Amino acid sequence: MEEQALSILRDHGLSVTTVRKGILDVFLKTGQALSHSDLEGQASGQLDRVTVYRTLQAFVGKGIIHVIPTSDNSLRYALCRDACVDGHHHDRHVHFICHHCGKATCINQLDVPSVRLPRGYRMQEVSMVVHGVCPNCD
Amino acid sequence: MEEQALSILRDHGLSVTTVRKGILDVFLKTGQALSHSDLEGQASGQLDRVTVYRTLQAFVGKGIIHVIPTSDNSLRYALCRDACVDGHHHDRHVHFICHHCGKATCINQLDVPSVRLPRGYRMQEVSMVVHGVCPNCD
DNA sequence: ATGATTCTGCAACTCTGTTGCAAATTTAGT
DNA sequence: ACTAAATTTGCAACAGAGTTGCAGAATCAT
Repeated sequence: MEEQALSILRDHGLSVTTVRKGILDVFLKTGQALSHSDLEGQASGQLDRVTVYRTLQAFVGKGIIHVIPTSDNSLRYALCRDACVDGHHHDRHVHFICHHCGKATCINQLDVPSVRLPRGYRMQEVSMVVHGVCPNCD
Repeated sequence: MEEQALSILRDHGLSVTTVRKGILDVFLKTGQALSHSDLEGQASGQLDRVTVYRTLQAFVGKGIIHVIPTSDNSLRYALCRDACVDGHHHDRHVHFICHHCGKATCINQLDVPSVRLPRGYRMQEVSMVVHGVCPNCD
């Protein structure tokens, strides 16, 4: 686990620090998509809000995590499955958010179906988010 | 235009006020998906922030407008195309957000493709948002 | 080990969104 | 058209989310 976090940081050209390893560990342990405030609470030892913001930004920029927009206006972040090159994310899977427990999950088995946009539109990223009730809460 | 706003309000059982007609007019005129701050600026005469929030909430609740989540953490709102019953939205179309001009558009011609979730997940709402460059900015 | 670079945490600030309340407006009944 | 009840508005005050600048601490490369 510790090792995994370390190599993720190295592989993406980020310097290895306690905070970054800590935050990555939370992602690795929970396997969930987490909000900013989730992280502030869960990571061992109190984290500075500002540092969390900047760390998440760095991770997104390097393609370590991706952003999941939700209709309740609270962004979630989740580990990228495969190698995401800097800036360009290949996370074309569906995301699920449970109305009951609030947990956000990557449905890795389910890719976002491709759509054909009307003439003139150029597509860069797609996101598909399903809201509903998850297996645990049903 | 004026008439249209008025009948929308009546049809959804909301009392008719200057503010509500004004906000609806902006939606009708622009035909775009607007953020909260778009509205604060655009509506004729200065609007109180709080009133705009409450008006949008009321409209969403009554099915007059729907919410579009974006990955830059700013919700957009857009008129519902058809009759949306209270609370239950039938806006299953794809949304597009331009990275260049920032405008959000409903692609009414394009329905969100249906997906089959893994066993145990119960689906309530789906949203599909495409980020890219729109015809005007290309 | 050391200097250069990067990261962290603090303070202070802005922006976003919410709540309570009194005055103004709208609605419905007569 | 008038009035009472209900709803809406705008203000003030607040809570939370997110940003910026900077000095000290940690990390990296040599």
